[in-house]
Amino acid sequence: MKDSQNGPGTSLIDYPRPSVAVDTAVLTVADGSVCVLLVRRAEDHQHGRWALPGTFLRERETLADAVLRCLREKAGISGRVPRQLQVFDDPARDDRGWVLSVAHVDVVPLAALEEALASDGVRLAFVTREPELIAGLPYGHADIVAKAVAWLRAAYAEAPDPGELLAEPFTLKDLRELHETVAGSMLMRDTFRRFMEPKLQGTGQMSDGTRGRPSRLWVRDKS
Amino acid sequence: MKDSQNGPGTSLIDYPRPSVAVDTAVLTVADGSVCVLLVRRAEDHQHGRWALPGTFLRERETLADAVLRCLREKAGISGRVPRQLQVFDDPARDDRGWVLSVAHVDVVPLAALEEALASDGVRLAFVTREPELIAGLPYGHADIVAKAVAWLRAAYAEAPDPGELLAEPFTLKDLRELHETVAGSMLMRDTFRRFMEPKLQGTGQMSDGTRGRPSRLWVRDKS
DNA sequence: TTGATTTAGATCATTTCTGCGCTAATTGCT
DNA sequence: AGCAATTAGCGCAGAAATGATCTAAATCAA
Repeated sequence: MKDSQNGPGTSLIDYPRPSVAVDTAVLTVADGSVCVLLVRRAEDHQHGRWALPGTFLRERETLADAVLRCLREKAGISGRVPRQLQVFDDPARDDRGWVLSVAHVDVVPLAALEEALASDGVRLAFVTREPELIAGLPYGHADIVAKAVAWLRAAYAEAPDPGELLAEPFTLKDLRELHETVAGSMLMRDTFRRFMEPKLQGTGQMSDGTRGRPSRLWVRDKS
Repeated sequence: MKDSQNGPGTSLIDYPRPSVAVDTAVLTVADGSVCVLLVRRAEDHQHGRWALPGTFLRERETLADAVLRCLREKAGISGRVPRQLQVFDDPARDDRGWVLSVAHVDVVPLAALEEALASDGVRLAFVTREPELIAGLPYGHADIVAKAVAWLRAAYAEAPDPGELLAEPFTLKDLRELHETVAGSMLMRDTFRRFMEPKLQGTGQMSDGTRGRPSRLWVRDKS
């Protein structure tokens, strides 16, 4: 790859360089709905508005590291596995200059967010129940949320709780309700069971203390 | 998104910035195999080696524009619809400095490459038949090729010839042979027909001059 | 204690899908 | 002209998946 005509011995790369930012949609499930984490902007630019947590890349920092640092610094949470979604490159996207933003998604269980949510600089937004809030986010963050949710749906259609939102062990009913929340629609009980059971690892245990007949308990397949 | 503590009135963004490059895997089908376009590096760095065409981003240029410019300048071809695959951010990936590379894929029919292939600075590599050539590409380009081919396979499993490789009109047999090449395996004739027919638009015409019984001719659905 | 309610897990009939095989239509060879 | 080879398109039987039904096992309310 790389440039066209650089003089002999050119080791530094003297081309114009964009600022590179990472923006992250932290998704979780709360109250039977998919939620995204927002932070109130502490910076001068768009000060006080709710937005996705984001930061500029530091020297030689990898994108995943920048995402995790940003979540720690701006939201006070510890990220899990940031995944790239897309690079947004609209030159007019940010009026401060030429900025490329690499959108990411990360899935974090609600329990790991509770502490951070005590701060009034951090909140959750219900993705489907608060469409106007999401649509009003600055910097085209609404597109990122949409991409993130689409990614989440695709991931949950493939495997049992790939975001590790459920505490182990769990019943197939727990798992199905989570997947229904993510999918936004009812899932057929038998079809779901037939698809997921072979992808799970059974513990010998049964649920109890719950209403109705006890159910087998499962954990995500570690293999 | 964006930085943490910038002084009042800061409109320029004074953080360290990486060089940003785009690298593109131009895929096509030739000789019944999936191929990727390589160019001989004209630059000092890795001079003369085969590599994917790539370039550094110019001021305020979008990624797609950079890809199309790069294909025009380095390979002498006109790209179609560049799609982002992934950002490669390994700090040690390029020994010239801190470089982020945004990998892209574009699908171009062989006919649109023939002219460029006359040059000895441009060639095709058979993705499956020349594994050692692909594996030996510099800058981790082998990973990009792998991602590009995976993307191509996924796209061709969903829709009839999404890369628009076939000249219209075509028969279902033409289409199936193309999809078999991309998939790298035989596809069941009837299953393929049942899946693709509703996604195609029929012309009233029939193929003729060909061996065997004439077949209906189709075009990709424009709706 | 007893019956209503809830949920789990298995069985079963029905629908849907898959892949084989038959017939039709054409070219090319003798 | 006639036969072999090739390909298209459709019908059909077997396979697989689906969604409903039935029974079992527990809690909760009276």
